[in-house]
Amino acid sequence: MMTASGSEFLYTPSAGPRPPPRAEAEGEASRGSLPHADLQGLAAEVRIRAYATGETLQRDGDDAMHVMNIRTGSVKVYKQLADGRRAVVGFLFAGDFFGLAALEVYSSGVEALEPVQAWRFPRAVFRQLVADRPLLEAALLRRVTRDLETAQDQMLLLSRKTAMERLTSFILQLAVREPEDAAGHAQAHFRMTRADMADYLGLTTETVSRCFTRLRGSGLIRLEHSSSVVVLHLRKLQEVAAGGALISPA
Amino acid sequence: MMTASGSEFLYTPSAGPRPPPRAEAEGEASRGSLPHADLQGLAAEVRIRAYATGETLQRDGDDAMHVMNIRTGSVKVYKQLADGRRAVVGFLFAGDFFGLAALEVYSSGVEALEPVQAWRFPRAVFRQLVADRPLLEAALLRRVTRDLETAQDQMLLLSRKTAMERLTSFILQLAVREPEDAAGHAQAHFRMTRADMADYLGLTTETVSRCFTRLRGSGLIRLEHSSSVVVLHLRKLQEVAAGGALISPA
DNA sequence: TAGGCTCATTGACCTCTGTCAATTCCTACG
DNA sequence: CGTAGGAATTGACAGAGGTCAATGAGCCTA
Repeated sequence: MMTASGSEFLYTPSAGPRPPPRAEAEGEASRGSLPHADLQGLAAEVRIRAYATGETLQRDGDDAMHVMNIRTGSVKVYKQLADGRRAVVGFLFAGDFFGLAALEVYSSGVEALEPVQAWRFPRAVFRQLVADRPLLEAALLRRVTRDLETAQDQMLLLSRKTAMERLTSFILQLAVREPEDAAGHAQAHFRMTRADMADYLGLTTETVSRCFTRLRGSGLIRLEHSSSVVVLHLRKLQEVAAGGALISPA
Repeated sequence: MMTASGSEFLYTPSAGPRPPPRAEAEGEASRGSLPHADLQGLAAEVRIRAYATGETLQRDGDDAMHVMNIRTGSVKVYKQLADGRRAVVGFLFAGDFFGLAALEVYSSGVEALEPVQAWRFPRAVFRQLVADRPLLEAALLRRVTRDLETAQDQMLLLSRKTAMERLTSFILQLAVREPEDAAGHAQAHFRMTRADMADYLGLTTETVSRCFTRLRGSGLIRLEHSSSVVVLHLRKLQEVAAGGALISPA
């Protein structure tokens, strides 16, 4: 079965804007449609593994031996061309799966953005577990379908949005995952570098940096550290992300 | 269930390069992992509908009432921003599904590129059909997973490839779906306009046109009509697509 | 506290691709 | 067969974002 080409994982970008824009107790609970009982069953079958920041969880080109599920932490999923040009195709968080390849070989790499704990299922075991659990299979189908939709949104972003629109869209994607700060402002914490953001948005680190500077200069955001922003003007930022507002170049 | 955001369909870009690069009897047979018996069961439950070239099969923003399966012909799936900027997120062919939304509303439009015949399942009916057929559900999961992988390849293309690399990648995507010509050359027939190609590749019609001209000038392809190319130098074209070769600007 | 990193920011310049504007080419239709 | 209108091609020009390079800001270790 499974022929060739393409990348490999089942579980992808969860950074997509989700409508209940408030943080829940646990990432998984909010985003997961996986029946809890089924997850328990799965947990009994696997060992948990820990990875340090920067460590590789899956290497592009390796045999697709395992399906993994992130318990804590976050990772980036990336693809690259022979000459090193790179694209981050998604960031994954607690509850997300990856490694469910359509092929025999992974076609993307996965790397920890921070300390990560993950379940690791041998491929055949995972397949059997899913086959035995109709509810789990249906839930997986829904999640992959949603991931596909998220990927299509990203294709629109990469095809047609300006640098400013891309960055503001990204900030908003992250902000909906997090609780407001004490002052009631949306906020986002970046676990990845400017280079990773650039690779996710189809830009360069310099352009990402310049866009941050312009957003700050316009008073739409405040940069706490380089890895943390507070959204000061949510409505305006949403307009920018949608292509309905410009930010002065100065 | 199903919260919000994202686009909507289960069945997507089948234009992705597949390794057995030869055409089979029927598109569906080659690409489909849907058990034939199950498809028969489905067919009994639906009516077939015909659409003319340019006709809309699914409108962005409409209630997600149906899941559809293409029997003959081809369609484009697209998304757009408020100001009209547009991205084609995939082209679909015989055997492909679309309309399986994660949400209550379609977030992309689908339009016929040529006369199309399609099955139309009411959403609830399709859900039940799938729930009753484990093999079908598993097959759907595989297909959506593969579509997600294809989407990720496209994200790399849109993020990091040059205009020449994008167009050559696209030509090769189509060529693997079609049989060689009498002389043993790979070939591709375009059912879509230059504008649709541009929207799929994140370019403009002018840039697409200029790239065609350069490829022709370099002797890598021959343009029969504007809607049909013969690949004269497959290996070289593959190098260009992978980013490993340049084409003289002249 | 002082290096020595890596990462982020800023500046100057350039280029690829987009924009605007003609033609030219097809195809359908009368 | 001629013509109308969309589609494709080509040209001239401009600009958003990339490239190259320097500087600055954190952060870890000694």
